[in-house]
Amino acid sequence: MRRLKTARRSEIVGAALELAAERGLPALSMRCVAARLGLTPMALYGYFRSKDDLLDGIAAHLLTLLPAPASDLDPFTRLRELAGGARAVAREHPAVAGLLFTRPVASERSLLPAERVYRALLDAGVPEAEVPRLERLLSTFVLGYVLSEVEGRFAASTRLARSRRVELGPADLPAHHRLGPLPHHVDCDAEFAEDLEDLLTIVEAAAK
Amino acid sequence: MRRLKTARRSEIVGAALELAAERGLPALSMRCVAARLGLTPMALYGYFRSKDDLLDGIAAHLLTLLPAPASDLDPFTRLRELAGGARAVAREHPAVAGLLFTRPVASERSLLPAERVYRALLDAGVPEAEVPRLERLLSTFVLGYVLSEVEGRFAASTRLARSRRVELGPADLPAHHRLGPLPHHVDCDAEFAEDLEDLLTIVEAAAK
DNA sequence: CCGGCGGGTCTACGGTGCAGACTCCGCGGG
DNA sequence: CCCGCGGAGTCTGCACCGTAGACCCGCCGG
Repeated sequence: MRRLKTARRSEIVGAALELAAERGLPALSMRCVAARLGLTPMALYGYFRSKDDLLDGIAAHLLTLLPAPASDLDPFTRLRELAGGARAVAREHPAVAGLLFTRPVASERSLLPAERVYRALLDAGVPEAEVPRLERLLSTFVLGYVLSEVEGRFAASTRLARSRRVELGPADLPAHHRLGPLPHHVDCDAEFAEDLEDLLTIVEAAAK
Repeated sequence: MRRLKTARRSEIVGAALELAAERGLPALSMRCVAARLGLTPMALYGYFRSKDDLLDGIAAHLLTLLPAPASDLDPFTRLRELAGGARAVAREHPAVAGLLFTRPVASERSLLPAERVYRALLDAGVPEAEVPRLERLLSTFVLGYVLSEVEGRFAASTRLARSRRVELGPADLPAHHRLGPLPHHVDCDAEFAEDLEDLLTIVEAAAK
């Protein structure tokens, strides 16, 4: 089988998304995806060359869920919408969000989200030479932020900082001590918006 | 075995780092780590509760490799050093860099890197209320950037953008087309430095 | 002497991704 | 009408995985 079938690809990706949401990405296996569809594991190999290929397919699917802001909007509004949309997608599919980092874009369609950011930056007046770098800066931050959020990186460090420290005392962590107890939960909504505004000042400065 | 042994923990982590570097993180197994040390797989379970526990140990080890800039340096210099150090660590251990995102800090020692950033921000004059947010902003960007770099996210998208596009023409990607062909390789050294300077303007602004 | 304990071992179970060879069915052309 | 063929799906089997549970041995304090 050189050429892959396409008919049921999206159906398979959908089943994989469900399973990952229910039992976690590590528990996702070809066997259980197949079982959910009433197929044998080997049937999937007509649609995807390997498990890795299926994971790529999931990542590509996530990219198609990103919003495409109307092009008559203010470019900064569009950037905010793109960032918020990316965050929303990751929060809807937390189990597979990590794939966006680890499975570098495979299909040409994956260029579309970057294209939208390019357009917004150009429309904002950013010089052409700076556009690709700022796109990478913004997408990297957004990706990193939402991944930290869904993987619990922020939550883990605040929990740790609040816990009774046995190994390290205030003398070892003077700044932590001086800042006092952190709030239980970081308000990710507000913080994301604030961070984004700060980053948009960079864009503004580049646009002069 | 309730309490874990500690004597050979770092030796085991070292072997795991070697294996991951040679054959990739997905190929890392308890069996092959044990084999490298001339042990049976089950011997490792005296030192780590599970494979996940071992991966946490690897992530924690990476954190210990981060630099601790001399505290009499200019706070911005310290931030640059911390960021560059993190990038250096990730580039030295590309196969396991992803663990920094997916294995949220486990031990108290993991607070030390954040502590250094806190101190630099405070010394720079950032108000206390803003320090934790800016620390998260900076660390998230740095982590995201180096992960994108070592996982090939940047390289993949530029390669894709340069390739003969069959599915999408210039009409679908006007901004890509207008920006013309990208360079073959992003100069990550220069770009990282530039991005960092841009982010430090945010810190500067917060310090007023 | 002896009991525990830290080090390491062996066996076994249920799971994994996937190669290779196979069966079945619908359909278009001679 | 039959034939062949290609797509869809199946079956078997292999090599490997994480790890539970039982075990063995040498040292060391009482």
